[in-house]
Amino acid sequence: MTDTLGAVTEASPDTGSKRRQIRPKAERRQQLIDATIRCIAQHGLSAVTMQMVTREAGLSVGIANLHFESKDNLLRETLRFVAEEYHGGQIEIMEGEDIPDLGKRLDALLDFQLGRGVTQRQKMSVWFAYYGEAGARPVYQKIVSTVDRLAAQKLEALFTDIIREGDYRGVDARELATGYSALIDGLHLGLLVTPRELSKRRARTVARDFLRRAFPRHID
Amino acid sequence: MTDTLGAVTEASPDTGSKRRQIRPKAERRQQLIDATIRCIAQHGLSAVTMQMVTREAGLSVGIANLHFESKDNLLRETLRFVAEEYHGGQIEIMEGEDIPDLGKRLDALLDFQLGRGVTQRQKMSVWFAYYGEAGARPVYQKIVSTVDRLAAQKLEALFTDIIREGDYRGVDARELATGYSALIDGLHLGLLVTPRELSKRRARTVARDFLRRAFPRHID
DNA sequence: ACCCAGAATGAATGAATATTCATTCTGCGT
DNA sequence: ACGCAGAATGAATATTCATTCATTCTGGGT
Repeated sequence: MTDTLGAVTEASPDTGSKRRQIRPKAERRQQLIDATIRCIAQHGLSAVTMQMVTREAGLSVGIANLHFESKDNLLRETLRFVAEEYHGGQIEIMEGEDIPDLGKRLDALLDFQLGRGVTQRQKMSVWFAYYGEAGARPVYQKIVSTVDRLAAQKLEALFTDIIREGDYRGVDARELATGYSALIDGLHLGLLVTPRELSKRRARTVARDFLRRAFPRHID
Repeated sequence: MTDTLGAVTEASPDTGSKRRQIRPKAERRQQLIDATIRCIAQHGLSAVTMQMVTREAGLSVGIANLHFESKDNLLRETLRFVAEEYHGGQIEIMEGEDIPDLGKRLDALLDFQLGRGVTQRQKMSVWFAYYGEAGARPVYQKIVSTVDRLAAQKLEALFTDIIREGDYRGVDARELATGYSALIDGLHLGLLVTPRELSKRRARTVARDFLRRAFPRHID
C-alpha cells in the first residue's frame, strides 16, 4: 500500500501498438477501474460513458461488459476501490506499530490525508462525485460507510491512546475523532471546489492547529 | 429570507386539476427549480431527466425549454438558487445587528447551519451533487466560489470582532474561519452519507465544541 | 363579447448510449 | 506445429433522452 497511490495518475500508455493483447481478468479489471477514475475526474460522474472509459483504457467497448457485467457495476467497483485505498491507507498508518511516537503518528496521518497522493484532483473528484450521488443511492452509502466505520474506530482508538498518554482532561476521544474527520473532509472539499481560496499548505495548517488545540503536548 | 427555507420540502401540489393554467414566467421558473431540487435529492443528479422534472412540477415537457433554454441552464440556475439561499441565510445572520451579543450570534449561525432548514436531506443532496461535478465543471465552481467568498469574509469579520471582544491570544481569525467552514461542510457530508453514525445532535455538539475551544468566554 | 399576446402542450425527431453477440484472434499446452 | 479455450473486438440493436415546434388554450384588455 506504499507505492500504489499515484498509479492512476499516469496517462494511459496508449502505445500505438494495435495488436490485440490477452491479459488475465484481474489485470483488465484494474485497468478499467483506473480509466474510470480518470474519466470521472476529467468529465464528471454524470458525463462518463462506457465508450469514454474503454477508449481511455485503450480497449474496445465490449470489454467493459465482459469483465464487469454492467456500467452500474463498473462504477460500484470503482467506488469500492477508491474507498478502500483511502481508508486502507489511513488505517495502516493509525495501526502503525512502526511509528511508536504517537505525535509523529498523527503527523503521518495528516500527511497522508492532505498530502500528494490523496489531494490530487483526480482522487478528490471521484470521492465527491460519489458522495454527491450517495443521497440517492443506498449502494454507495453502504460501500462508503462500511470502510468509514472501521477508520473511525481506529482514529478513536488512536485519540484515546493520546489522551491517556498526554493526560488531557475534558476531551472526548469519540467526539474529537468525529470533528477531525469532518474537518479533513471539509478541507478536501475546499481544495476541490475553491482551490483559489484554499491552498494545500493552508489546509495543512488548519488541520494541524485543530490537533494542536486538542493535544498541545503532542503536536509541534 | 426567513420563511423561504423549507419551501421546497412540500410535495408537489398536484391537485387533480388538469386545466391549463397560465402563470408569470418568474413563478414557473421557481416551480421548476423546486422540482429539480426534489428530483436531484431523490434520484441523484446524474439520473435527473427533463421528463422527471416537469412531471414532478406537474407541467408538460416542453415548458422547461421554454423558461430555461436548456437542461444545462436549468441545472445551473438550480445550483445558483441553492447556493444563494444557503449563503444568503448565513450572511444575514452574521451581519445581524439584531443580535448584538456576539456569542448569541454565533449560536444562531450554528443553528442555521445545522438546523432543520439546511440539514434536510434534500438540500444536502443537491449541495453535494454539484460539488461532485464541480471538479469537472468550471461553471459550477464559479457559482459556488462567488457566494462562498462573501460568506467567508463575513465569517472572518465576525471572528475578528469576537477575538477583539474576548481578547483571545494566538488565534488567527482567517484561519479559524477556514477551519470552521470546513468543519461544517464535513459534518453535512457525514449527515448525508453516514446518517447512522452521525446524528444531527452530535454534529451540533461537535461544531459547538470547536467554537468553545476557540472562544471559551463566548460559548456556553 | 371578443381578441390576441404569449403561455403551455406533447407528439415527433434525432442524437447519444448501454448492451449484445457473432466473429476474430492469442498464446498456452501438447 | 497445431488446436483450442477463452479473451477481445466492434458493428448492430434497442432504448432513453433533450430539444423542437405546430398547435391549442387563457385571461386581461377593450
